[in-house]
Amino acid sequence: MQTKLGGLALNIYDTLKERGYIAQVTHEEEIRKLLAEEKISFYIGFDPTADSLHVGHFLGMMVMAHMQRAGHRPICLIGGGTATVGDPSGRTDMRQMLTDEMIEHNCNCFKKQMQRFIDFTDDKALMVNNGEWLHKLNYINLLRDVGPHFSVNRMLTAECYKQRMEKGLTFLEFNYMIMQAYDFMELNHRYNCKMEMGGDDQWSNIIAGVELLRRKDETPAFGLTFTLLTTSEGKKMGKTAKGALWLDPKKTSPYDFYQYWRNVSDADVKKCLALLTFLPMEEVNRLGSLKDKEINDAKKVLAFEVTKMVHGEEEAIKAKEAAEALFSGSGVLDNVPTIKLSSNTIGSKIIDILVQEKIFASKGEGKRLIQQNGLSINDEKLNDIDKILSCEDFIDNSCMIKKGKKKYYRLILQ
RNA sequence: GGGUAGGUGCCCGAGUGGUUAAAGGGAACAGACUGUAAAUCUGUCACCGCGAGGUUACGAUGGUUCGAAUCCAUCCCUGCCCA
Repeated sequence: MQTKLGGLALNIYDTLKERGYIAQVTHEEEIRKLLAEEKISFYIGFDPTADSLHVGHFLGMMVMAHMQRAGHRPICLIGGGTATVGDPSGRTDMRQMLTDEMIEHNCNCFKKQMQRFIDFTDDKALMVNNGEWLHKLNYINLLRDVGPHFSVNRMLTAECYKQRMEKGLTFLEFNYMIMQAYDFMELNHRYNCKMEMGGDDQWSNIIAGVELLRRKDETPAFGLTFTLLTTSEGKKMGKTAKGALWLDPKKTSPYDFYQYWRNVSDADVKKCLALLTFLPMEEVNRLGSLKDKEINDAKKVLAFEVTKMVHGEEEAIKAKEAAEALFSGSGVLDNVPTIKLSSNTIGSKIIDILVQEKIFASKGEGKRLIQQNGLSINDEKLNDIDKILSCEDFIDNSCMIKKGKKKYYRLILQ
């Protein structure tokens, strides 16, 4: 897709750049030219370390989606082979090693989620597992083939290893870069893949592959990294109290997902809109420049758009309605996070019920929260720790619990 | 393999026989203020108990002691130096 702007056709490279995706590139002008003149295959690697993708992956998928729309072919490389090794980039501890069964299970989960964003029909995008070739590698052959093209001295100066020099780096992890470079070479041979993309933390690994292809095969190869999704404070985005912000609705509900984006800081709204939605840049700029209260509108758009992409329009509308009902006090409460209680819980202490329903991690935490005025029932602050849940707390069979400032739960009797 | 420094709560990090559930910082959570923002201020921050108090915890396992994160032994792991 050539985005029109002021009548001029924008190169996809410029689009990516304009939206703020690009962090580093190996050969800027050549890449720009290549992407304009040729439909290429490119790849992004995904490590199947969990059974769901999270927002970090989502950014990569946005890049792939943009590229695919522009006619290029994404290859999702699942690191089934590399996952058994562990990537040292930016890590302080070694990644746990996974069994083959776990990896396969995770791969299947990934593909299901990716299909929402990437069109895999007619080989318009590929998904391959590097276990296919890495498992078969022969040590001697590998050494002879690629060994001469890597300088250990150089590898050690790579940023990703520098940090590891202090904490310790095992040979196993050290090889990650070589395997990743090998992947690029393999994909180049198999699918004429010309470019590797990845998060900016992958820069070292990516240039390793680019250089390997250029040295060994004298094939032009390119690398590009995209901005890491960080907050204006430099922290990784997509972290919640419960851990990562997952794309799997079973792990992170669409409502919680929506709320996450509804609550990003002012400073991050524009960046998120540009990176995580397909809204035209004029709109992104307009929304991003709203000030004070107004920027809440931009956050609503962001939350809705991202939720829509990940969970579908229906779920996005439900999440939006639930949020409006809770925070603006209008509309139906049907889609608010709901907890069903059996009627024999009437007569138990509220605190015990909430601990049982995992709303409080422990009784101590619940008690503290109540003592600090952090719990409301039907909009009334609860200050009695021993309060017993009674029928009178239910209005139309529903009892609203508010934990802290903005976490709501609706109790329903069954 | 030899020498040496270490392994403390979500993270960093103090602590070297009792007054230590363990200083300090960060993160997180709650309250006030707000715009479902940020910043700021206040409070909380192992688990159970209303409380007194109890239970578990300082790499692992044993031991010394009235009493151990702190001492001893063995083991595991990591950094650095030497081979």
